[in-house]
Amino acid sequence: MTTETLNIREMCDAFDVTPRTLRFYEAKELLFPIREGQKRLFTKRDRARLKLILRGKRFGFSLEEIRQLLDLYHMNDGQEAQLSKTYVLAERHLAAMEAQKAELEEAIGELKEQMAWGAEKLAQLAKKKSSAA
Amino acid sequence: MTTETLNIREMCDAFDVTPRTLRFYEAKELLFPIREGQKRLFTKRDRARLKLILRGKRFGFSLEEIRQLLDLYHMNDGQEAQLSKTYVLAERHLAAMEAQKAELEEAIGELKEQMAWGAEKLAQLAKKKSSAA
DNA sequence: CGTTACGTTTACGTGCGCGTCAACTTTGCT
DNA sequence: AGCAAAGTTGACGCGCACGTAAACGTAACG
Repeated sequence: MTTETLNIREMCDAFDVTPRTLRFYEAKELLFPIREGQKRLFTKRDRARLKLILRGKRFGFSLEEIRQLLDLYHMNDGQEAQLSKTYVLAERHLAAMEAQKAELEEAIGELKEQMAWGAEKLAQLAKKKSSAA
Repeated sequence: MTTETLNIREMCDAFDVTPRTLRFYEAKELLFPIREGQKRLFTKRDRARLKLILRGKRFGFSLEEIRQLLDLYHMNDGQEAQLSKTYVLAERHLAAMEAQKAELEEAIGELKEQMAWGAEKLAQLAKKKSSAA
C-alpha cells in the first residue's frame, strides 16, 4: 500500500502549504488528523478534504463555507435530516458554481474581444513605426 | 439621454455597494469619479469599471490585480510600451481564467457525482422508512 | 434662521487567513 | 547523557477589504 498516513511535513510538501495552514484548518474543523502521541498524522480522508479546501479557495469561497460543504463529501453516516440538509446546501453550491461558470465564460469572451482590439492597436503602431523608418 | 452621471447614493443603489466601498476604490485608484464641488459624480466609465471590479472579485482576484487589468479596458491612449505590457498582463489573466474554468467544470462534475450518491442514499432511507411503517 | 438630509474627510476598529516568533516536548542519533 | 531535528501549543502581528463613528461642509426647505 502507498503510505497510509502523512506527517505534517509530508503533507505540506504534497500540497504546497505551511504547517501553520494545516494547524489552522484543524482548528477551524476543516481537517481532523489523528494523533500519534502529540504529533498529527494526516489520513487519506484529510488529503481528500484538503484538496477540496484548496479548490474551494480558488473559487473564492470562505473557509466557513467550505467547511459546511465538506460534509457533503463525507455524509456516509449521516441521519436523514442531516443528510437532506447537506444535500440542500450542495444544491445551492452547485447553482452558485454554475452561475460562476456562466459569468466566467462571459468574462472570458469580453476579455478576448478587448485583447483583439488591443492587438489591432498594436499592429497599427508597429506599422506606423516601420513606415516612419 | 439616460442620466450622464450618478451621485454616490445612486451609484450604491445601482450596484449594491456602500459609500465606503466606492470611496475605498477611489483611494485605491480603481475608480475616478469627477468632482462637483466636493461631491463625487460617477460617470459611465466608472460604472463600467465598477462592473468589472465586482466581477473580478467574484472570481477571487485581489483589488490590486483588478486595478492592473482595468487598464486593458481603457488603453485608448497608451503608448506602445505600456500597451504591450498591458496586453501581456491580459494574456496571463486570460490563461488564469481559462484554467479556472476548467477546474470549475471538473469540480461541478464531481459535485454532481456526490449529489447523485447522496440522492440514492436518501432514497434508500425513505424506502426503509415506508416499509417499516 | 435653524435643522434636516446628504455628502465629505480622518481615523480607528474588525474579520479573515494565515505569518512569525517564543517556549516547550518528543524522537532519534552519536 | 547530550544534542539537534521535528513537532507542539500559545500568542501576537499583518495585509486586505472594508465597517463605523466623529466632526465637519453645504444646500434646500419651512
